[in-house]
Formats: sequence, structure tokens, C-alpha cells
Amino acid sequence: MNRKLTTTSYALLTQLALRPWSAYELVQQRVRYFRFVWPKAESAIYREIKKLAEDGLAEMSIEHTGRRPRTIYQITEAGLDVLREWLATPVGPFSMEFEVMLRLFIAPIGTRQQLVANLRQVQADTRDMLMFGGEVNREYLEGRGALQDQAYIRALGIDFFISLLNMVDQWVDRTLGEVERWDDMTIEERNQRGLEILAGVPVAMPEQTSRSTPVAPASQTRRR
Amino acid sequence: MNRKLTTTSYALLTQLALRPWSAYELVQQRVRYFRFVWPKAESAIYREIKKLAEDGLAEMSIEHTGRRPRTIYQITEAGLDVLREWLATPVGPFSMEFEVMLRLFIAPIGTRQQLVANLRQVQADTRDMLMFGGEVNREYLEGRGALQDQAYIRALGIDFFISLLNMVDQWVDRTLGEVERWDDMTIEERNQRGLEILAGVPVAMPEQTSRSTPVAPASQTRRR
DNA sequence: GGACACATGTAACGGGTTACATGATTTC
DNA sequence: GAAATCATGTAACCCGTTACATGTGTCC
Repeated sequence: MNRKLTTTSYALLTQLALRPWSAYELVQQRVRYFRFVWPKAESAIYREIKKLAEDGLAEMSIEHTGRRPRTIYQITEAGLDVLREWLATPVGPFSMEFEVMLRLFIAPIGTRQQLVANLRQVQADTRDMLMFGGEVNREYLEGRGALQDQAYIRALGIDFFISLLNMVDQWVDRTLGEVERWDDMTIEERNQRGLEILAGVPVAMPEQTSRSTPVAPASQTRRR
Repeated sequence: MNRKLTTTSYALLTQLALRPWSAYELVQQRVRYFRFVWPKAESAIYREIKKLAEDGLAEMSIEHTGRRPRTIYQITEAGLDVLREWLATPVGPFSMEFEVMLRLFIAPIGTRQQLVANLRQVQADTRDMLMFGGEVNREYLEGRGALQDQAYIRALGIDFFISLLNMVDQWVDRTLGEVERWDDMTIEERNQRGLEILAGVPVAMPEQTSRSTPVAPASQTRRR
């Protein structure tokens, strides 16, 4: 039990703390909900949960469907203790993978059509996810949420999720609008337009009062 | 040259397409900018760039500082071709890691103080990053951006970055406000409040016109 | 009773992270 | 001239991903 747990370990323990699940159910739940805040491949779960059991943080019990076995996992007291300790440690910052931004950065070597297609793809994905978010929202509003007794917590998560998606959706809209005008503009005109956009971005101005800490590229050290 | 390139490979090629860099500079630039859209550990870069050179997608040349060597990398025509091909493939959806959400989900087993501390931490990180974003914004507005001739593209990235951070900042504010009221409420009152929040979330209602495709939990298949 | 989807995982490879190492340059 | 910081990476382990495998209901 002395290996160092990863955030993925804690993510699994978090799921187990809610109620016992079979390994398969764990994976399904995580595909449906947890994927959005801690996305990992499915088969990593099967391996990790076994390790958690070896560490004594979860208990396994075997059930059968016909002659086929399935494993049910349940969190132990030791597991809950470990979770509580984790809550007292500093939390990592959020981070994002956003491939379309990479493609935007080298748009000049590709065609405008490709870039537009990529952006539309992201928009379609985003709207799919928005539909899904709306569905979950209704589930809770109608009292049939998967964890209805924690609606007050889930509501905050759904709020975040929908806010994020709406933000992305709107950004893609704006960006498509800009990209569509590129063809009629010289580079100088485009860059002029770029400066207009930058001037309109709602950035917080640094307080004129002296800041003791320099503006670092975010706190990287604390990150696991 | 027949291995399968990862998105990280393409991210590096994207950087190389802008101009030649030494390995160390590549890492620094990526820490400063690319980290926010494709975050990877630094030492992975040194290994990956060497492989790209082996594959003929980049050229190495050795310089010296005193007796210490440093390697400069430059993209090749083959590398540019590979990048162009990549632009024609479907783009992956965005994804996010957000540890504090995991902690929120099991808040009941911890203390309210811990949760508040975690949320404030995220807020502090977010505001640091906002400061950084504002700094980059000013660099471009004042004509001294690192890639000033691509201001029209960078502006779109900065727009996204600042929008995201503002969204997170506002969400944390709302959420802290909610959490602070928990102590005076019963579980039933909290869940009642949760439903109010959900009712206020701006979800798109599904069009009543028949949708052919079912609302799936986002397109996972296309990923990679 | 064959096809197909759902349930329940295992194996192997390679990318990602953490830890370490050493040469130059600046600071005081 | 010692200490700290910047520059420039390497090594090894472990997690994450991709591919595969097999059993079990269910549809028609």
C-alpha cells in the first residue's frame, strides 16, 4: 500500500465512495460522466481498480452471471481515509487539450476550407455534448438523475459543463466569422483586424498597486 | 518514417513550421504558449524531436556554446507535407482535466473548509493565467508579440484563452457563493437550491424536429 | 439458430512523467 | 569564487492506449 497514488486512482476512489460498482459499471459511468473532467482510457480502469484492491483501499467480491464471473468493488475504510487525506492536499489546475487550436496556428500552410471544416467539426462535437448536457440537466430536474440525492453538487458540475460548452460554441462562431473574411484581405488588413479583436478582449488590467509575486506562467510546480 | 505520428508529433511540427528552434527553445516556447492547448512533459519533447529527425521530418544541426553542444531543428519539406496531410484528417474534440471537480463530487466526506480552499486555489491559478493572458495581449497590441506577423491568428487564440479563463473564474465565484451557504441548509434545502440552479442553466432545448442521429455521449470513435 | 450487441475483461507497446546529471552564465 | 540560475539534455518506470478475446443475452 505504499505506492504513490495518481489522480486517476483518486478519481476511481471518488466513484467508489458514491456506491459499490462492478468493474464494468465503473467504466460505463466514467465514460458517461467522469470522462469530461478526468478522461482516461477504459482498460486503464480495470488495471487500476485491481491495484486499489491489492492496496486494501477497495474490496472485491465475485458474482456470477451464468458461469461468467464479474467483480464488484466497494471502498474500504482505509480507502475513505486516503480520500480524506487527498482532499487536504493542494489541488491541480485545470488543463485542456484543444487540437483545433494547433491547426489554427499553422492554418497558413493549409487551405481555408480545411480549417473551416475542422472548426465546424469542433462545433458539431460541442453541440452534441450540449445536447447530452441538456439531457442530464432534465434528468435531475425531473428527479431521475443517477445521483439524485446529490443534486445540489451535480448542479454545480452541470453548470460548469454547460458554461464551458457554450463558451466554446460561441468562440467557434466568432472564429468562423473571422476566417471567412480572410480571403478578401491582405495580411496587413488581417493583422489590423487582429489588433481590433485583441483590443476588444475583456482582459483584467493588472492592479496598479504593487503585486509582490511576479506574473508567472501559472503555477506549474504544484502540479503533481 | 513509417511509425504512426501522434498529435504531440504534429504539435511539435507545428512549432517547427513557424521557424527553426533549438530543442531547449522548443521546450520553453511550449511551456509558455502551447502548454495551454496541448500540455505534455518537457522531456517528452527531447525524445520526440529526435524521432522526427530520424523520420526525416526535421533536420538537426549542431551549434556550440563553449564546448557545450546544442541542437537546432528545422522542418523539412517532407515535414511540411506531413503537416498538410494532417490538416485534412478529422480533428479531435477538446478535452479537459479538472481535478477540483472530482473533489467537489465527494465534498460530503471532507470538510467545507477544504473544499473552499481548493476552489480558491483554482481561482488563484486562473487569475494568474489571466494576468499572463493580459500580458500577451498587450505584447501584441504594442507590436512586440513573439509572432507579430501572425497577430491575426494569435488574436483568435488569445480570445479563446481569455474567454475560457473568465468563464472558469465566474464559475468558481458562483460555486463559492453556493458552498458558503451549505452550512445553514438541510440536505433537502440544498437539493431544492440545486434544482433552481439547474433550471437557470442556459441549455439549448432539443429541436422538436426529428433528429436522425441519437444524442450520443460525444463522438469518441474519431478520437485519434 | 445465426447475427449482433452487450458484458467483462487481458496483453503488449509506447508515450508521459519524475528524477537525475552536467556545462555555462550571472550574481554578489 | 561560491551559489544560484539557466541551458541542455538522458534514463527508467509506469500509466494510457490500442488491439484482441471470450461469454451471454436478444432479435428475427
